[in-house]
Amino acid sequence: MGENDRRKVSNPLGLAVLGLLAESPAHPHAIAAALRERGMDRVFKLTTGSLYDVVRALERAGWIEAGETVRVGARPERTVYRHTALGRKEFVRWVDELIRVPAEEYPKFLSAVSYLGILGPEGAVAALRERAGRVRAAREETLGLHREMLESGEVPRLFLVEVEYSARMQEAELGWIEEIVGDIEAGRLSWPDQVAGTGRTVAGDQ
Amino acid sequence: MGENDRRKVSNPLGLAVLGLLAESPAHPHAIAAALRERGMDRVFKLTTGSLYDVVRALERAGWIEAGETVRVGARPERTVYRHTALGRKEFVRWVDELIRVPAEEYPKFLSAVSYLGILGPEGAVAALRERAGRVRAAREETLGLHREMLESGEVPRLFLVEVEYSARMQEAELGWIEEIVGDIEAGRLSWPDQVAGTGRTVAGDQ
DNA sequence: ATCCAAATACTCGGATCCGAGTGATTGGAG
DNA sequence: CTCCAATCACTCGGATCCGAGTATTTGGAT
Repeated sequence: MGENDRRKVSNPLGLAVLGLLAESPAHPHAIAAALRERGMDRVFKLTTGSLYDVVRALERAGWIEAGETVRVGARPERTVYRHTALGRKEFVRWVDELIRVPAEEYPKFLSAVSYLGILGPEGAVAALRERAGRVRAAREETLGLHREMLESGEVPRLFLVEVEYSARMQEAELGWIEEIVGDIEAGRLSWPDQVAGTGRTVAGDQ
Repeated sequence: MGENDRRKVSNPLGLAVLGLLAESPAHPHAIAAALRERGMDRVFKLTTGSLYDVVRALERAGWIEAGETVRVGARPERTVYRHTALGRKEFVRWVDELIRVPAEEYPKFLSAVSYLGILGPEGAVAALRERAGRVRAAREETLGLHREMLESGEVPRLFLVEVEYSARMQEAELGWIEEIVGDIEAGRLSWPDQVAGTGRTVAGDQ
């Protein structure tokens, strides 16, 4: 997909799987459960369908391998996977590359902001205010979780850096929103006519 | 895909198409050309394949409609699309919603940061430094474009807010990276043993 | 002892995405 | 006048994604 995608497995979920299998072998369902328990599903989009696809892809690539397929009781058998030496190496490579070279991403908010004009000054302010509220709430939650984890003493800070990053980005967004709302309300961001829809064009001159 | 995706057309590229057709009718190829010219391909992931799919989806949804299919010379005929009344209404709705309610997104960097530990202190610092360099360059470019556009007097600031937002987020990321690098180098972010791979485990005691 | 909700473990097929191809046409160099 | 590169305009099929469904089993309340 991205242009840097001659990589064998592209779905980031693969990274999570690799990360987990590096600790100990597991079968897909157990992987999903563990990831959810650790709140990794805030970082990776985790759906059952994709999980099984990704696991298969990792196996094809030789980064993990199937061990025995165990059957407990008469439930569907579970195929237990473990990471390979290659898998562990590629895991590190992958993380390294994702950090070194920024991927172009296309956040939905960015696309919407590109058309902010169409909401008109009041509409824009209203929508931005609502978003700000929601982002603030989300940030509160993020921060709460972070403090809780840290204070429990169970989780070293190193394993929480991604939470710190998230919070930071949320704060930046919040800051920007507040600023732009301020600009709009103070009339520092002029609204060309023609724009701003809902039918009633702002009726300029000529 | 996201859970708020009972929406008829989900690909944000549809927003761009709607935005363009709101100005004047056009055929897909022209739409692509126009979007690229305006640098919208930094905001929307634009590929020919998806474009034609999205246009078809928008038509199915009744947000745009095909007009005449014109043939200039003997080239493949071009199907010219124009927006419908419904389309214009939905466009506004869509922008409004994208702004009001933050979509959960899964930036690749975030997933990588979750496993920063595995690079070891020096590896992490090196990778983060390289990223910082690249992000700084990208930000420089973003900012340059912004100034250029503004000073040309052709484009009102309202149409550049998304560039300002982008730059802001890049700065936030940069800030966070610098801070974390500082923390690592000052030893303020301790590295539990066991972590940090490449085979040579940091050889603790016992 | 019985029943239902939750957990276990996955499969399947539709929807979407997207890059690589296809083939015609125009512009301009020589 | 001829030829090639660039542009025009799109199609196609493989890869991926993902939610809804399937089927079993355990645990606990009644």
